[in-house]
Amino acid sequence: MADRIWELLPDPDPFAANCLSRVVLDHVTSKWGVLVLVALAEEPMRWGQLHRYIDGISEKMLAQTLRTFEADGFVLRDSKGTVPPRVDYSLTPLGRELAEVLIPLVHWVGKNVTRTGVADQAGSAA
Amino acid sequence: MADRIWELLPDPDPFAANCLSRVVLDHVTSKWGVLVLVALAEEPMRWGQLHRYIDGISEKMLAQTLRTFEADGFVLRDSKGTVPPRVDYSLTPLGRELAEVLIPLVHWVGKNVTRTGVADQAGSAA
DNA sequence: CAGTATCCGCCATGATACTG
DNA sequence: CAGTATCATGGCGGATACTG
Repeated sequence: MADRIWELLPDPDPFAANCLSRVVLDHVTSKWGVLVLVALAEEPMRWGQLHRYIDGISEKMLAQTLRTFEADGFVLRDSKGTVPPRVDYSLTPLGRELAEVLIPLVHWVGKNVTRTGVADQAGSAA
Repeated sequence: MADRIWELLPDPDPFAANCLSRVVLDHVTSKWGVLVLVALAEEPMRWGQLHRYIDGISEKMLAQTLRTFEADGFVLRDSKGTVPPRVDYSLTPLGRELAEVLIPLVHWVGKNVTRTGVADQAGSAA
């Protein structure tokens, strides 16, 4: 057993520059990437619902993030083609797998933020 | 049981703007954050070693990322105070907990990058 | 070796206005 | 409602030079 499983694979070593996995990692860790994926993991949502759910995201960034993830195969866009428009967003099976490893991250941060230096600074600043 | 555990907690809901957990999440998902934490989870490293290990990172960004994580309480900086200088970086117990949830993410991406749209585009572009 | 200091480009991000 | 188009900006990130 190698310590680093990616040493066994030529391509997907994220520590090597110009590796494709870096691109995916960049998408996921983009400013709103994690929140969008985790939000959709909780439940499929319409555009407006998602927009309200993720407080602070701009329309442009929501659209951009969703289109990136759609191209990546993580998000499914289902337009009903009605008037007024209704579009549902959900995770693909691939996206659900990804969200599966993202949820523990979000949970951990939420539960442990008070143990971090960020909390100290905010406390002393107040 | 609530679907969203953060609904039970007033502060650490990452879907609310100006939540502290957003700050931590931003640090972790900063351009080099995940790679630095996962690298140090594999083994403690000296500055130069880390610089070579994470291919493509600039000196500025390595320093900046390390200082951020040090302030957050994720990374321990151990300067030997010798000449020539020797500085060892390692994860704190808190940082190790965080890395614990990051490693599955990096592994998943590495293993499944070929199933994503990123791989398709790279394939058709070549 | 392990950084810091400085300069700078540029693109990610955001605000606004508009549309089918 | 669900976006797109356009414009503006600032700060993220990189390159380089320098230092103890």
